[in-house]
Amino acid sequence: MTRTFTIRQLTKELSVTSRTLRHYEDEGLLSPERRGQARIYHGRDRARLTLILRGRRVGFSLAEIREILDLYNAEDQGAAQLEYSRKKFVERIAILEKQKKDIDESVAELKLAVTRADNWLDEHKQLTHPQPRPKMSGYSVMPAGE
Amino acid sequence: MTRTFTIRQLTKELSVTSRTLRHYEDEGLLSPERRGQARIYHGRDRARLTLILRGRRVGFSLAEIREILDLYNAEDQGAAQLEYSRKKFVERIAILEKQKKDIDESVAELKLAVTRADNWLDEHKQLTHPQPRPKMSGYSVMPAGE
DNA sequence: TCATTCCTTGACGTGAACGTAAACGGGAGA
DNA sequence: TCTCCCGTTTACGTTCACGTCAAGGAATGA
Repeated sequence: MTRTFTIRQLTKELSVTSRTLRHYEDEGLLSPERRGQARIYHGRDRARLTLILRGRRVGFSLAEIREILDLYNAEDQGAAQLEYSRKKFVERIAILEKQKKDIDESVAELKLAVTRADNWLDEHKQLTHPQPRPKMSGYSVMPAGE
Repeated sequence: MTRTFTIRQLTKELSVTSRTLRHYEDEGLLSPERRGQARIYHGRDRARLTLILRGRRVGFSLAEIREILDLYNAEDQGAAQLEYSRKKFVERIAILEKQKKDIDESVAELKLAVTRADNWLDEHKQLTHPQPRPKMSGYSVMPAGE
């Protein structure tokens, strides 16, 4: 069950443009098989692509993503290389954890704003909006300690 | 105790360049007081700036950050505007939560890679590295279940 | 007074990540 | 055979977030 994909299939499935896929190929992030000129993407290409897209969503540059992928697919290298990879991975993890903290703080701030908006709207409701707004669930004020 | 800051102070404190601060001003994200030509940043400018920088770290564009800040500092507007702001905030929260999931998945993957590296290194240790690597704490394999 | 330092306003440059034609090939169906 | 449709390469264009001069003003210390 070694499925293959055309470029069009992948673009639709993962909501990217073909230009983007070719760009990633130019950057060395993908290297699909060629049937003549046409690209044939295999399961592992698709897997790599989802990793790339997720990396992009969490704010990595293509260069960073490429580095990670390169380190990832280099289990055949010596102990020195592997130790280096390990170090890089740990660094990345630290960066991501920091980013999570930033996100938590942003979320806390936004939830606070939502709560404030709710309070204001409750106070000043002059029956402008007879429909009850969906009661906020989980938007309690939690001081962003630390 | 209404402290003020010169541009240089802020750049050092928050590790940004003056060009960046002026750029944010051009983009309408900051509007420090002017003493003659010179900029004088107040506490609220500093606060806005930290919000901007955090927004940047979590991947927002300057346009998105500006929108949020604009909605934020608009409690004086009518109920309609406030409801709109609330909606936007809730949307942003959803985006951030999604991003957190992406980060969690990336972290899980990286931790897995670290563990695999550790295992490989333990297996193949030919006394190439007599020093024991710091034992991984918290890098257990946790299936990235949904 | 002079040099240094910090600040200012332009304004052009840059790197990343694609977008957007333009021009061509190849197979499939009418 | 003709026309779509999908795919390809080449190459210039664009947006964002600043970087990097250039040229000048104001204050400060020697």
